[in-house]
Amino acid sequence: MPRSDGTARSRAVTLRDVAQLAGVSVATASKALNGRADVRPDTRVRVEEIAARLGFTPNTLAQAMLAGQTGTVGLMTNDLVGRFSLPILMGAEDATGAGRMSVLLCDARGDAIREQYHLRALLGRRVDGIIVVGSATDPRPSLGHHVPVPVVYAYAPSDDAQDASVVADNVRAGELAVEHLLATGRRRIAHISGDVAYAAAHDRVRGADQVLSEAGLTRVGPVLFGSWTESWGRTAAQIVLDQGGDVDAIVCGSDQIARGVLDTLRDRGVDVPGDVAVMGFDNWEAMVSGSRPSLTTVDMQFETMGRRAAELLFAAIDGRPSHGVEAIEPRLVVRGSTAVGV
Amino acid sequence: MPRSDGTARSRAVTLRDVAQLAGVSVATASKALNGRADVRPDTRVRVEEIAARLGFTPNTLAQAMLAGQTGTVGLMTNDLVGRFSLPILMGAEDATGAGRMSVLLCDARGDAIREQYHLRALLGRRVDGIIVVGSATDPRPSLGHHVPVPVVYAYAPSDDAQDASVVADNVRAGELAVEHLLATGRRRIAHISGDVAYAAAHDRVRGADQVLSEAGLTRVGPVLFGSWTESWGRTAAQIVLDQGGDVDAIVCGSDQIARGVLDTLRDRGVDVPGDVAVMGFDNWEAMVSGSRPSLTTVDMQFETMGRRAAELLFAAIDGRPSHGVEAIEPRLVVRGSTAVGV
DNA sequence: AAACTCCCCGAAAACCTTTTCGGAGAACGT
DNA sequence: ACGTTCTCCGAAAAGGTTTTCGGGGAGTTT
Repeated sequence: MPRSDGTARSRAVTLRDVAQLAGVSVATASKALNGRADVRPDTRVRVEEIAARLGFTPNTLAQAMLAGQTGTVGLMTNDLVGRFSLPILMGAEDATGAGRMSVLLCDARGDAIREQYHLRALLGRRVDGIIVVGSATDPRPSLGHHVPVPVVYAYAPSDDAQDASVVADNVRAGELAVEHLLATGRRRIAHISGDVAYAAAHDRVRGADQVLSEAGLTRVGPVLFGSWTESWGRTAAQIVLDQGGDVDAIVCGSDQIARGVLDTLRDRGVDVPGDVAVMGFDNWEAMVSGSRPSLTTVDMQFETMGRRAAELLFAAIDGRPSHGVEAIEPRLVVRGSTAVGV
Repeated sequence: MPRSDGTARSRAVTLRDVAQLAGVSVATASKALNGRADVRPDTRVRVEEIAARLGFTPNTLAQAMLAGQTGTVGLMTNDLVGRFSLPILMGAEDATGAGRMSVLLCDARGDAIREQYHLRALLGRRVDGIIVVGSATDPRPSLGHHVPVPVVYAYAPSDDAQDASVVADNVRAGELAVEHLLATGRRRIAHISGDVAYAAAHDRVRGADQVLSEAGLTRVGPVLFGSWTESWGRTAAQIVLDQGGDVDAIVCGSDQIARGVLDTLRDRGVDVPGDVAVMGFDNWEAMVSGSRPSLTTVDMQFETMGRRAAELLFAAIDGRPSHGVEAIEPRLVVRGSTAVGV
């Protein structure tokens, strides 16, 4: 097989090649390269030199067959295009990379058939474990217990309580948002949410309302559900203003919605944060930093989620499995849209 | 090792297990399952049934060691967080998934040391080929010719002409933008670009200016370089308006910049697209669909780029290597910000 | 009945590495 | 000189699968 430089692509250099050239057996070569005892110093350096010269790279596959561990984990996502899979994937890649694990990536695109197909592919490659990243925060069907390796679910929890899942704490995120608004002196708070079909939307509302009622307050007007778009944010903000409730803060279901809300407020001559404070969720860099004013938001810590999922997976591989759902603590990020005097 | 359901995690079921239970040799079992000849029909179904019952999954690693092909490609990215790696990765994943290839993902984060480390890891796993996704459109150092498997570079071309690279055609994108503006009757066109350090910015300017001069026109004012942000777009638009050049169209270096430009035009009471047409590049969904009006842009076809890179890699693996840089044709996406009468 | 053909199956090698165990040779003590 | 202890190295097996080749048995022909 020709190489890009025109020379024939030779098969990969093997330990046998090294041993032969060094005039020793493969066993000795192996011991020399792995720092085992029972090798004379000069023999060791000779082998090492030849290995380096030949560019010898041990065949991980062969090692894996011996060890019964491949040092590989499967990462099955269902929504690569979405904004959420990526940071999770980064966190997981980060955690695995540090521990000399490799990541086999596959995207099922929310299709159960494809998921089954990829699952078999991963198992065929003898992955040591699998992380499944869902496409929404709603529980998703478990892969089942017949899977012979540990599985950790991220973002979307498994519907089986025996499985281990890592999710975003949307209730807590809602709490953080309202706690912050109250702390900055807001009292008349409206809530513009996203798609009514998403559990995340309801969880955030629940957390927000909870803190409100603990403070002896009630939300201004009903929660407005729509879609996760700027356009909906603009429309909903008009509704809020037109119902004339004398609002001094608006919690928005996402940064995108918040952007739309800011647009309408600006058009109507409402000062942010002077007259009304606005908050989003997600801490989507491009959204929050580009807005006028910059947007206070709650970061759901997806990267931490991915790292945590990887940690739980490693623990399970190591014989210490976990069960149930673990929530990641979100983080408040204060910017101009709520900061009085900025 | 305990399983999530409490039972001991047994080692994976092997072909020998199947053969034993079926009362045949492993050789026969292999032939039966792989549809080879020389197996009596009833023997074949018996083996198949037992394999299914045991949930037998052939060990791809063992197969790979025989075949010398692992059916795995490495995908080395340098900027997972960026917007560009992801669609490329999707396209590549898409292309490989269809051909029963698996993707080993690793992120070098632009660090040469980490890149070297991951390269060794990939080679140790005997990947059949590697796709390297750069973090900018500027040429990047080649992995070198000592790599024993084919390599294809995506987004950022290799600095070695012998390597195969797939890149975005930013010059053509600039041409498309101005061609469209001219076709819709614009004549006085300004250009607000992004970070002056990026080759992509200059390429787009070159394409745009080229078409302008072919039409006997010249750009209005100098190209304004700044950063790839909305904030810069707002600032630059003020500059353009203040220099009073009677502009009827603004080409923006990215969708984000275009968003900022739209903001300023709106503040100044300039009608888009009535008075001034605005265009961006990238077709970043969240940016173009949320803007008022929706944003005409040029899609760089990153997903196609990823797919194409995978195709070239497969061809190279197959003994048909390619050399040099291949550019992906961008695609004009017309929306409200340039559409007269919308 | 002997020879031949055909169908099915199993033994063994190959892929590459690691580990165990035993053996060869040298150095040492008596 | 002989036995003992070390030091260093190699043979072999293991891991799971595929492929080749040879052999055994049954059926068919002369």
